[in-house]
Amino acid sequence: MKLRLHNSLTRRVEEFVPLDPQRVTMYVCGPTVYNYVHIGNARPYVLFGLLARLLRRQYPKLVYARNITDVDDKINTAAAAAGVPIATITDRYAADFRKDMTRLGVDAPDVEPHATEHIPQIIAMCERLIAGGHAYAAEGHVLFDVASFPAYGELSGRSTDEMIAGARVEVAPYKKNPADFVLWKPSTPDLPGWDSPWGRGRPGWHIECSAMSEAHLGETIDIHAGGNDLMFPHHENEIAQSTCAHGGKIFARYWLHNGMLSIEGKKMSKSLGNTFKLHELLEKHPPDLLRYMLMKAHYRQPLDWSAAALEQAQRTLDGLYTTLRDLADVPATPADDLPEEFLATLTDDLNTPEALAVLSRLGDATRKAEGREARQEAKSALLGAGAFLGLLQVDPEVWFQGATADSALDEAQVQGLVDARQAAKAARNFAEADRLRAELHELGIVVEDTPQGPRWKRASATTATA
RNA sequence: GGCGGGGUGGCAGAGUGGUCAUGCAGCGGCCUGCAAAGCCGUGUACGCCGGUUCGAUUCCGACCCUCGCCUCCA
Repeated sequence: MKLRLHNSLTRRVEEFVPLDPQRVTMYVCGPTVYNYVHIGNARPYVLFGLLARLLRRQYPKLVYARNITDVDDKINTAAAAAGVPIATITDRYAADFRKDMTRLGVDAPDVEPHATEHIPQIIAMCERLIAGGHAYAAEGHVLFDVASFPAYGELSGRSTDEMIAGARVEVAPYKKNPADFVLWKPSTPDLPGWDSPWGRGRPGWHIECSAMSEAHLGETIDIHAGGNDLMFPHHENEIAQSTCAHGGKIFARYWLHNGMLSIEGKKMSKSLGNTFKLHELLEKHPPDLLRYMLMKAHYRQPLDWSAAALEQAQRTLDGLYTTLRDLADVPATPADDLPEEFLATLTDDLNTPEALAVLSRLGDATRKAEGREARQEAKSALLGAGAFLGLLQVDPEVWFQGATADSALDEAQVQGLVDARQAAKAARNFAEADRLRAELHELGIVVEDTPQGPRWKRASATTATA
C-alpha cells in the first residue's frame, strides 16, 4: 500500500514515508470546548479519523493525538456568563464532544491531551524559547520573536515583511515586532491562571499544541492536520515555536488541511452564527447520512451543506440499503480484506468521492452476483468497504422502518394497513388496495410488493431540512 | 492589496493527453392488477481566448468569474 498525501508545505501530493514505521505519529487540532461542536468541526475529525484508520492498517503502532483545548478566552467568557468555573464549561462540552464523536462513528484517538494538564510543559517551552533567543518577556507576557525565525511564514506563503506591512490589528506597545505573537499572557485575579516566572498567567492560543505534541509524540511528528483556516496563524505559529524550541528540528513532516464547509452556499462560521450543531443533526439524521455528506467531496475541497444535498445523499444511501435488504437472506459479515480498487482510492490522498463511487459499484456487483458463494463474497466486500467508511452497518429493516426523531411511527398501525391492503389484493379488490396504499402514503410510507410478500419503508423524503 | 483554492452534463462530484467516473433527478422500455423496488437503454459535460500536440476538458500563457485566508474560527 503506497499512501500518497497532499502536503501543504510543498503544495504537492507526496508519497507518505514515515520517519519510523514502528511509531508513526499524527496530531490533529481538536476542539476548543466552550460550546457544542458544529458540523464543520466534524469534518476533520471524520476525515482524518479515516486517515488514522488507513494508517493503522499498515502501521499498527500509530499514535494518533487529538487534543482538547480547555483554556481560552472564549471559554473564560462562557464561564463568566454562566457564573461558573471554566472546568464546568470545559468538562461539559468535552464530554458532549466525545459522545457526539462516538455517535458519528469516529474512532477515539490514542491520546487526547488537555491543555490545562500541560501547563508545566508550556511554561518550560516558553523558558526554552527565551533562553534560545526566540522569545522575550514583556509586561507579564511572553512573546515569540518572529524576527528570530527566518522561515516564519513558509507554510502559509507569507513573508514576515508583508505581514508587518499589512498588519491590520492594533499593535501592542510591548511587542518588538508587530507580527510577534503571545506565548503566555497575564491573568487578572478573576481569570484562570497559573504561577509562572512571569507572574500569574495563562497560555496563549498556539503554544498548547506545540507543548502537547512534543509531550506525547516527540519533537518531530509525521503528520499534523486541521482545517485550512488554521494554517495561518495557528499552524504557522506552531511551526515557529516547535522548530525553535527543538533547535531547528523539523516539527511536522506532512501538513494536511481540510476545506471549509458552507451552509446553503454561505460561509459558515461561529462568528456569523449560521452553524449546525452536530448533536442537533444527530437527532435528525442517521450517522450514515452525516458521514456520507462529509465524505462526498474530497477533504481539501470546500463542501456545501444543503437540504438538497442531504436529500440526494439520503436517496443514495437508501439505494445501498435496498440492496442489502434484498439480500437479507445472504449471510455475510464485513470483510476485513478490502477490495484493492477500494483501498487504492483512499490511499490516493484520501479520495473519498472515488471510494464512494467504488462502494456503489460494489453494491451493483452484490446485486448481480449469482450463486450462494458469490453472493456471500460480494455482500461481505460491500459491508467491509462500508464498515471502513463507517457506513452500511445498520440493519436494513431498522434503516427503512426504524423510528426517527421527527416522526414517531405507529408500527402496529402501519402493519395493520399493510395487512388490510394485502387482504384486499387477495380478494382482487384493487380499488380498496389502492386506497389503503394511498392512506399509507399519507403517513409517509411506501409499500412494495415482493415475491415474499409486501414490505414497507419510510419515503426517502424523510430528510427534513436540517 | 497579498497568499491559496475553484470554474466539469439538470444537481452533486471524481478524473484523464486519444475508450465508462459515480450518485441523485429526467426520459424510453421490461416487469407489475396498478404501483414501488429491480433490470435494460438513454443525454453535442468539461468558464473564455490563444499556444504546444497528430490529438487537450486534461499541459502552457492571458482573460473573466467565484470562494477562502490575511482578525476568533475545523
